[in-house]
Amino acid sequence: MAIPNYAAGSTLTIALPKRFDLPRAVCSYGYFLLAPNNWVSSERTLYRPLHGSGDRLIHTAITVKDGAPPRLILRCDRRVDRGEGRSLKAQVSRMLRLDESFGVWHKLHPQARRARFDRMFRSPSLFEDLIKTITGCNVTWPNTMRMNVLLCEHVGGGGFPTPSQLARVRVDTLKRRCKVGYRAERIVRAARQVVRGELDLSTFEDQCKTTDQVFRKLTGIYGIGEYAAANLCQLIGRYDRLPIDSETYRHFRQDLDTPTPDNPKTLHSRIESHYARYAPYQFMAYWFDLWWAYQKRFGDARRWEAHTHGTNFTANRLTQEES
DNA sequence: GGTAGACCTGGACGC
DNA sequence: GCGTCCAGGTCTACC
Repeated sequence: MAIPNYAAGSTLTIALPKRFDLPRAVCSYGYFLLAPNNWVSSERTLYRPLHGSGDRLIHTAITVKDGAPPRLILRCDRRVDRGEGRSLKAQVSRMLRLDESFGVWHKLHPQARRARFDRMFRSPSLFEDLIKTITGCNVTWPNTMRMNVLLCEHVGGGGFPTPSQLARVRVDTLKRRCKVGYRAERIVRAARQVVRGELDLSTFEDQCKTTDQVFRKLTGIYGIGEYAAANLCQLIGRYDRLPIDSETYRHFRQDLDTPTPDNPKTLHSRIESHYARYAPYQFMAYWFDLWWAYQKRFGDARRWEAHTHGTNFTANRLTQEES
């Protein structure tokens, strides 16, 4: 692939909320380590191909230009028109949650306010978050990273595959080329439903619905169970559901030094009541604890990059590092 | 409604 | 080198 020439393309600027911190916003959730995201810590820049008009791929370099006020700079490797520019800005705003307000969260959790922990990284589209969530289930983190690299390489042409690109792939081909295993059926089925209009992902971002309604609807997607639906809830911006999984159990047992009962139901309700005081931001309080514990072990997240730190996040490493 | 078993893959571990 | 287990789960058949 040719090296993108950012000098040849358009430069877009985005106004930033107060106290915005790009490295903290990017390096706040594991998806920043997944392809096609490429965080270069020494440059404090996120490189990431996005989809423009007609799904053409536009390579972008996202950074902050200091000044009064500071602005987000989005350098593109090609010229973009006004409509395309709006679309790119919207995608970047979604990734960095620039439209969300966290005043209530900061009041609930002063330590998080001091640490500037608020805008957790996500994908430019809910579709990408959905597929990334499926690739994260029942698998080690390095394997999730590999699946995303292969999806971008073999299906997305370097970017993250669009619904139509994935809808065209045969399940067996996806399984063989991208090593996603049984997840291939789930990925292709979701993509085809989106393309056919049977699955309208924009309805999940409808703020009129309750989290319970959104959660139930998400579990109706083939391949999305309780954990994945709760994770998608936070990616949609609803933080009052906890995606409890084996990693939560480990964190609760080790990092919080909490004796855990054998019965999963008892454990679930114990974890939920532990974070209940942060409602409706239970997930953020949980993730703050977990992310803090990861950084204690592996150093400042702002210096993590996929090729250097990606393999740290296996249950085996996490368990060993603790002892 | 509760639960056991299957499902892809690859790393870790024991032998 | 090889076999087994299991990982940031989910689905389905069966009871």
